[in-house]
Amino acid sequence: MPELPEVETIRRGLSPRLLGKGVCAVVVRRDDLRYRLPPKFSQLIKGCVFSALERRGKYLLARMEKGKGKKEGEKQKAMTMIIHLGMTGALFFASRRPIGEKHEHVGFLLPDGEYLIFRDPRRFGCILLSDDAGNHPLISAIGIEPLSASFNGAYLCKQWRGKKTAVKSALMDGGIVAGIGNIYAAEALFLAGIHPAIRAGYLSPAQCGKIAKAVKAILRMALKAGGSTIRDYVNSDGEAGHFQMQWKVYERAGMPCAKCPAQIEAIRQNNRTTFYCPRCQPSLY
DNA sequence: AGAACCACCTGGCAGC
DNA sequence: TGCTGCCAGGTGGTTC
Repeated sequence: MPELPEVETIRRGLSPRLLGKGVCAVVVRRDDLRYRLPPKFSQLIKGCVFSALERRGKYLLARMEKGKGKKEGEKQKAMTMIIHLGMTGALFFASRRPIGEKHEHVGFLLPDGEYLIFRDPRRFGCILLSDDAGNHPLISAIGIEPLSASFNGAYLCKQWRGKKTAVKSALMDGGIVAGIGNIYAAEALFLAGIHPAIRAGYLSPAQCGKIAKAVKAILRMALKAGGSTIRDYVNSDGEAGHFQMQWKVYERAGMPCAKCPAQIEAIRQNNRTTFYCPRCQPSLY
């Protein structure tokens, strides 16, 4: 599910209601997520205060500080919860009810009696703990943020030099650029007018520039719409996103292109469906 | 070394 | 109605 715009929407929704609050109790109903929850997870988190909530790619990084040190000079223990939502994960507040509905695996009880709930039907998501999240192998391997200034055509050109992979797969390579998944890769390539099957290494600097610009534009539009909802995705208040209303190619196979009379087509690339307009995104051949 | 493939897991839907 | 097969927002590990 959640690509960068969805995760960032969740982060923005959680932050004002979470930061500065302590965890009164932790309820774990299932610990076998993509990775098993750390041992003693509940004890480690209970009593911690959420002091920062950041995002790297599709990961949420929740900085947790142990409550005020009881003993003078005692080292303040701090750690980071590394949260990934996988395909179907959600992180939201449940007011006036405890955790307990289907696929709600972890709940954090907050001082006001509200639960922050991690729900994930497919359990492709995970919650990990790290004392040094920046150097955690899952985090340190993430490429640059697509909305940062350093993400531009020159960067893509350099990263993609010699690459034979299709540009659409290359855009989804999180080690190069973070947070772009199947939906936004397809939408960005449509906006850039680039066929998804063109080998990344064949693209000209101008084409790489177009793609970088399109990626930023698509992500900004999606953020404004609160992300895309297919089935499961909801923000921290349990509400759906709206960007699916603005999809130009994704899940639109057989439908007319928004810009020309052609029909949107679907192909398989690396076992994922890719949608594109054969006329607006001409292949090289 | 790089690229393609598979597994992980559940639910929903189409087709028989 | 119920079974089977396929598909779905991701990505780390395996295989080629």
